[in-house]
Amino acid sequence: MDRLKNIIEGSMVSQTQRRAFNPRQTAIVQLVREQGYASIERMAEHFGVSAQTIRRDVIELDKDRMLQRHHGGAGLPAGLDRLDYSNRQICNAAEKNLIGKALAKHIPNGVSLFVDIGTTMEAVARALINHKRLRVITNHMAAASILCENTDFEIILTGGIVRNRDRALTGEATSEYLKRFRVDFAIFGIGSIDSAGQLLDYDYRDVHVSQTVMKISRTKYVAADHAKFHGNAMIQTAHISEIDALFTDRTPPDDITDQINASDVKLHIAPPNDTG
Amino acid sequence: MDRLKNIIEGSMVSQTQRRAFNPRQTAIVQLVREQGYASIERMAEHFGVSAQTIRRDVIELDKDRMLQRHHGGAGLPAGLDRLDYSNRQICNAAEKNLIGKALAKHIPNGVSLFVDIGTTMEAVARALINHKRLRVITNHMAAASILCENTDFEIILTGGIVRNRDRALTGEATSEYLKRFRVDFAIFGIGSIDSAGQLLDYDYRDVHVSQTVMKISRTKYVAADHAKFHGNAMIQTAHISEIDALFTDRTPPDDITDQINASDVKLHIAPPNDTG
DNA sequence: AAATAAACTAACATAAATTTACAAATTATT
DNA sequence: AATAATTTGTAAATTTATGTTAGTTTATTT
Repeated sequence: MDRLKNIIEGSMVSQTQRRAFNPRQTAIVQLVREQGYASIERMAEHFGVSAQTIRRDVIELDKDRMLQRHHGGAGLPAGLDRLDYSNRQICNAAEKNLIGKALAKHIPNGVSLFVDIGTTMEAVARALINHKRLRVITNHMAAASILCENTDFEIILTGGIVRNRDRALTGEATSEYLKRFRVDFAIFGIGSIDSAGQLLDYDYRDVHVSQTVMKISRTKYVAADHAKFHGNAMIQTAHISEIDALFTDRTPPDDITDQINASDVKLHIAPPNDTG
Repeated sequence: MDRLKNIIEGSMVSQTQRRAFNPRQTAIVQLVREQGYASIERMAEHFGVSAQTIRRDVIELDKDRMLQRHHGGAGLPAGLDRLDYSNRQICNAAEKNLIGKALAKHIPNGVSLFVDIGTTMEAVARALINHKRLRVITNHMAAASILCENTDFEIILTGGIVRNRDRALTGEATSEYLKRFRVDFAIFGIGSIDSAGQLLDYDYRDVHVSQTVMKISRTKYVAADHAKFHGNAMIQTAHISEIDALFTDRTPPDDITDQINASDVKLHIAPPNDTG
C-alpha cells in the first residue's frame, strides 16, 4: 500500500479544535437557530453547566460559522435566514467543517468552481468565505446564500425546479444551464461510496447534474464524511478513479482505500486519526 | 502545496466581510426601516437603555451606512438599494403585508405566476403560502425560499448571477431563461411611478427582466406601497396602462390617479377600504 | 440676533462579560 | 490500575458595554 500519496491534513499544525461537536454544542446550534439568539447566561442554566463552558462551545461554533458570537450571547451567522434552517439538523457537522476547511486550502483565489448540493457543501461554502475573487456556480440555494455574503465573489445560480426538502435546483433545465460553463474546480458531495469505489447518489435527478458537471470541470474534488463509507445510496454517479481527490475525516475502509490507491486519486484526511 | 497554502492563508481579513451587529443594533435598523425614522429618545425607551447607548449604536450603524444619522434620531440612508441582505428588513412592512394579502385574493388556485424581486414581493409570497397547486417562476431567492415551504407548489428559480444586496437573479441569462415560459399572472414590484404613469426601476438589469416578463404573462399586476409614488427611480420599465391592476395602500396622487382612470387599469387600495 | 431648550460629545465610573491561567474532575488509553 | 488527554469549574485580571455627568454644539423660538 502506497500511503505516501495519502495526505493527512493538519498533521503538522496542532490546534485545539479538531474534534466532533459534542451533543451540547449541537444543541446550542439548534437553540440559536430556533430562537435567533440565546444569552450565555441562559444557556449555562439550560444545560446546567458553567458560563465558561458555554463560552468555550460558542467560541468553537463561531469559529466554524455555525453561529455568530456576540457580547453576552450568540445569534445566527450571516448568510443564513432562519427560514432555511429552522427545522434542519446536520449530522457530523464538525467533521464536515473540518473537511470543508481542508478542501478550501486546495482552492486558490480567483478560480471558478462548481459547488454541489448537500450539507457538506454548506460547510465547504463556509470554509471558502475568506477566499478572494471566486467565481462560483451552484445549484444549491443555501451555498449561494452563504457565499454571496462575500461581495468579492461572483455567484451564479443555475435555474431549475426548487426541491423542497433541500432547496436544491434540479432537473433537465439545471443540466442544460450548466453545459454553457467551464470551471476550474468542481466540488461534489455524494450519497455514499461502495466497496468497488463507485460514487452513489440517492436521487437520480442529482446524478444527471453531477454527470454534466464532471464534463465541464477540470479538477474534480469529492468531499464526504466517514458516514458515506457505509451509506446505501443506489444511483451511480461516477467511479472514484474519475476524480482528482477525496476529502474526508477518517481513513476509509480497506476496499475503498485499495480503489483509491489503484488510481491517481489523492486522499486527504482532515483531522488526524489512527490509521491502524 | 506550501505555495498554495501561503496564497490563501496569507490573505488578511478582507473588507468584503461585514461586521456582525449586536441584536439591538439589528433591531434598530429594522425599526428605522419600518418607520422611516426613529428618535433617539423613543429608541432608548423602546429598548430600555440610555440615550447615550442608542447614540453609540446609531453612530456605528451610520458609519456602516445601515442608516442615516440625524440630530435627534436616525432615518433611512441615502441609497436604500445598497442595503445588504442579512441585516435587511422591510420599510413599510405592515403596508406591504396588507398589499400582499389584497393581491393574493386575486390569484386563483392552480395558476402559474411570475413573482418579481423586492421586499414587497416577499410580502406577496407570504400571502400566497396557503394557496393550492401554484406553479411559480421567480428570479428572487427569498421568494422561492418562502414559497417552497408549501410542498403543493412547484417553484422554478431562474438561473443567473446572484446580486449580493438582495439575492436577486439578474442578467441576460435570467431573461433568456424566462422566454421559455408563459404564465397566467405576473406580479411586479417597482422602484417608483412618476406623474406620467411611467413605471420605473433603479437597476437597468431588472428592467430587462421585467420587459421579458411583460411579454410572457397574460395578466399583469403591480404591487407598490405609497412610498413608490414619491420615488426617484430612473429606468423606465413600462407604462401603467400596460398592466391590469395596481395594488397599493393609499390613494395615489391625482396625476397618477388620472393616468389610471384614463386606461383600463384597476386600482386596489388595501387599507383602510379594499375596493375589491 | 439673542435666548433657550434639546441634543450632542467627551470623560469617567461601574457593573457585567470575557479572557487567562490553573486546578479538579472526567474520560480515554496503555 | 496507572497514565495521559480532555473537559469542566474557579478565580483573578482584563476588556467591554452601559450609565452618568458636565460642558459644548445644534436647532428653535422670540
